[in-house]
Parts: sequence; structure tokens; C-alpha cells
Amino acid sequence: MQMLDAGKKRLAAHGWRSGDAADFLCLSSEEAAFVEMKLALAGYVRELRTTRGLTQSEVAARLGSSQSRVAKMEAADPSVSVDLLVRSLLGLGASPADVARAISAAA
Amino acid sequence: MQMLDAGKKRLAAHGWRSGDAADFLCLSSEEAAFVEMKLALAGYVRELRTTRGLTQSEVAARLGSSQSRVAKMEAADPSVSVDLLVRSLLGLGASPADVARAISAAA
DNA sequence: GACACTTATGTCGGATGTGACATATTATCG
DNA sequence: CGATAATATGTCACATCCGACATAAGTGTC
Repeated sequence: MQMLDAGKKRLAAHGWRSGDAADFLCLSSEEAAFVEMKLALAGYVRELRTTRGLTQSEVAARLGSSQSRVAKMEAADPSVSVDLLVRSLLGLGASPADVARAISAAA
Repeated sequence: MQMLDAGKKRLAAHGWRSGDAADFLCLSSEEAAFVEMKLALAGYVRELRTTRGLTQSEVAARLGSSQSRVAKMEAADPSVSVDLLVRSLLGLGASPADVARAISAAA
């Protein structure tokens, strides 16, 4: 599996040692792609939040969630689903097209 | 909320009466957008499967799931998450970029 | 009609995700 | 250095999702 540089950097930035993340973690290419998507969406959550000068607590209140979960979203914690990430992005005002763009950026 | 024609048709095709689905079902625009995304992904699952001339059972076997769940995926049943839809699409060979395209198409 | 195949629908036990809370860690500013 | 705000991490009860199974409904073919 050939991973793009952007992907490697993002994985590394999250403390996941990687030459090739898929090899190292024994991820199939599908699993790796899934993780990539989650990281892209997680980053977009943080981007939308910081761009608007909001704290995690403020975002949590708006989403009906908690600060800790927002932190986990932005960290792409294994305990957060793509479902939650997408719902949160829409709740922050992103459109489906915006979400699609964020995913494409990960490619 | 102003829903695009493609969206109306898709909702109607699923038996959801709609002038404006958001109004009728009392969905917020975010909820409506979320449903739209699910429908787009569900349709893409079916498209990938039929294009390859596979039955739901065959796809289920490949994904390590069951025929009934595949049927529910394609029907965008409330019990299936975006998570599962995305994982399934990746399992069927779609790339994150492909997934993004499917979502954009819903917009 | 009867039969085989495919897809749809209903249900359920076990797995996973979620919000909430407590608590740590990390700034930032006197 | 405290003190305060923001973010990160750990845990848990409760909710939701998932695969599995049964079964209904649709689609051909004979």
C-alpha cells in the first residue's frame, strides 16, 4: 500500500509511528483509508471550531455533547465514529459538500 | 430549508412524502443534510454492487456481514450508520475520493 | 401453480459509541 | 510561583448499532 505524504504526516502527528502506517499497524488498505478519512474529518472539526474562535466547551454545548467528547473528536479517538464527526460538522454549519471536500483532501 | 430536486426525488423514492422533507418531518437543516448524505452513500453501495453483478448475500460475505444488513444499508435504514456505509464502500473497493464524490452528488 | 433465487422486514443478544463526570495536562497571565 | 482557562485522558452507565436468524415479499423460469 502506498500512502500519500499528507497521510503519513497526519498519522505521525498523532503519535502513530509510521513508515507506512498500514504496514506498521497491519492495517488493510481499506482500514487505512478509513482512518485517513476520520483524521481528515477530525481536523476539519478543529478547523471550523478554531476559525470561529470557539472553545471545545462552547462547541459541545451547541452540539449537545461534552467538552471531553469534542476533544476526542478532534483527536480522532478510536471511540468516535465517522457518524459523530459528520453530524458534528453539519452542526457546525458545514454542508455535505464541505464534508466531501474535507474527505477528498485526505484522499 | 430549500431542498434540491435530486434530494426530493430520492426521499420520495424511499416513501418519505415530501414537499420539503425537512418541514414535513420536522427535520432541522442539519438533520436533513445528514439524511441526504446517508441516502447518497446508500445509493452508491447499491450502484457498486449491481455494477459488479453481485447479490446482497455475496457482498455481505465479502464484508463479513449479512444479507439483511446489506439490504438495510441500501435502503438507508435508520439502523445503519454512516460509519457502516463508508466502511462498506471502502470494502467494495471505493476510495475515499469516490466516497467524497458520492456525498457531493447529494449536496 | 410450484420452485429457486433475490431482496425486504422484524427481532434480538452482544458489541460499540455516547454523554457525563472526574481528573490530568497544558498554556497564559499576573 | 499560584490562579485561571483551555484542552486532554480515563472511566462508566446507558443508548445505539451490528450481525445473525427467521420470515415475508418480489421475480423469474419451468
